[in-house]
Amino acid sequence: MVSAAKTPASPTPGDAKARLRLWIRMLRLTRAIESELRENLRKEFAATLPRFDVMAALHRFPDGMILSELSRYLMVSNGNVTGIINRLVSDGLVERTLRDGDRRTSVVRLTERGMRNFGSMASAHESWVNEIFTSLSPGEAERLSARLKQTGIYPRTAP
Amino acid sequence: MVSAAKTPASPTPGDAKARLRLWIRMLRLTRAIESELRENLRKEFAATLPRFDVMAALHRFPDGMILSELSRYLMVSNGNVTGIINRLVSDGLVERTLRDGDRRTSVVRLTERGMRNFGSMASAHESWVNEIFTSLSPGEAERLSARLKQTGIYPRTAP
DNA sequence: GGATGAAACTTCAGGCTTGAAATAGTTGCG
DNA sequence: CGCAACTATTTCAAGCCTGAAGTTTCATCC
Repeated sequence: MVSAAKTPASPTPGDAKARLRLWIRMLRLTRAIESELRENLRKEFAATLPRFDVMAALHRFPDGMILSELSRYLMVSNGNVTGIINRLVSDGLVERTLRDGDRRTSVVRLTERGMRNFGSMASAHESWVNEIFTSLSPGEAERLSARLKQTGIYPRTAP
Repeated sequence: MVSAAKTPASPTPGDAKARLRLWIRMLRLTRAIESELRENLRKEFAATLPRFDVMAALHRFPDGMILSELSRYLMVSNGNVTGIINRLVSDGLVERTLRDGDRRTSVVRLTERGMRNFGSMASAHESWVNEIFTSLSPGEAERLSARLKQTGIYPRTAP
């Protein structure tokens, strides 16, 4: 066994365990929250989380994005984005427009209807999240965000 | 309306934004880490994350679990567990045994081969996680875990 | 101009995931 | 006993997701 007592400075197997516990807690918490948000979206808006994510991205970039920007931003594969966008287009929430310069790409953006639709989902979504995290003060939420930033893997928050 | 200026103690729209930012950061970080772990599992063990999760649960309960215990523990649907278990069984990593008392249920557990297989994956997994979180000291990892516990949604860590 | 390679996108197989519906077994109660 | 309610599980359609393979278009270099 490890001399489980007093070697404060050098890395030990116990360090890995502490980090593993953090990861497992984070994963379970994230899944629980995602599951609640998904259920709410489904019941109140007949929407799904991936659709919401795509629409949120397009709302953030009102001039439109090309598909590969979208897939980089959302950290999902190209083929995945194609499918979600196709469904959103056939529901009239997103439109594709050809670009002058480059015939390989098409720009996607929210339609008028897509914007209204997203608007109502977004405010409900914000209040669900606020509800879920009420037991964390806003200050604590900020501090936690900052801590999570220090983790080496930096998913890009902006384009 | 709310006198949007100087009421430091009562909840304001800004509080919701801080919590939303935390949620978005957490979600993106979790996805980035999941994506790296999935890639590693695929490349080094030809395994997937859901299979790993199921095997981890079964490793934790060596006497076996019935499917509904498993799905509660993993926070996924019943139908989902059925499919994953079927694939693990046909790969010889998990076995189903009938129970005496109740003919509705069957107990699943790791086979000998499943245990060896999981053992090697688990230690690699632990070191990947340790690697990802190196920039967080073990103490900080503990503190973060503790903070995340305060969030109202308590996914059960034990049965 | 033509070859070569890179980029954007689509298609596909295989697996994951959910929620709903169907099946089968168990339990409790009058 | 008979049967209603409950529990455990499976099946299914629809959508999500990845990685790999294929198509079309663009850019570059000779």
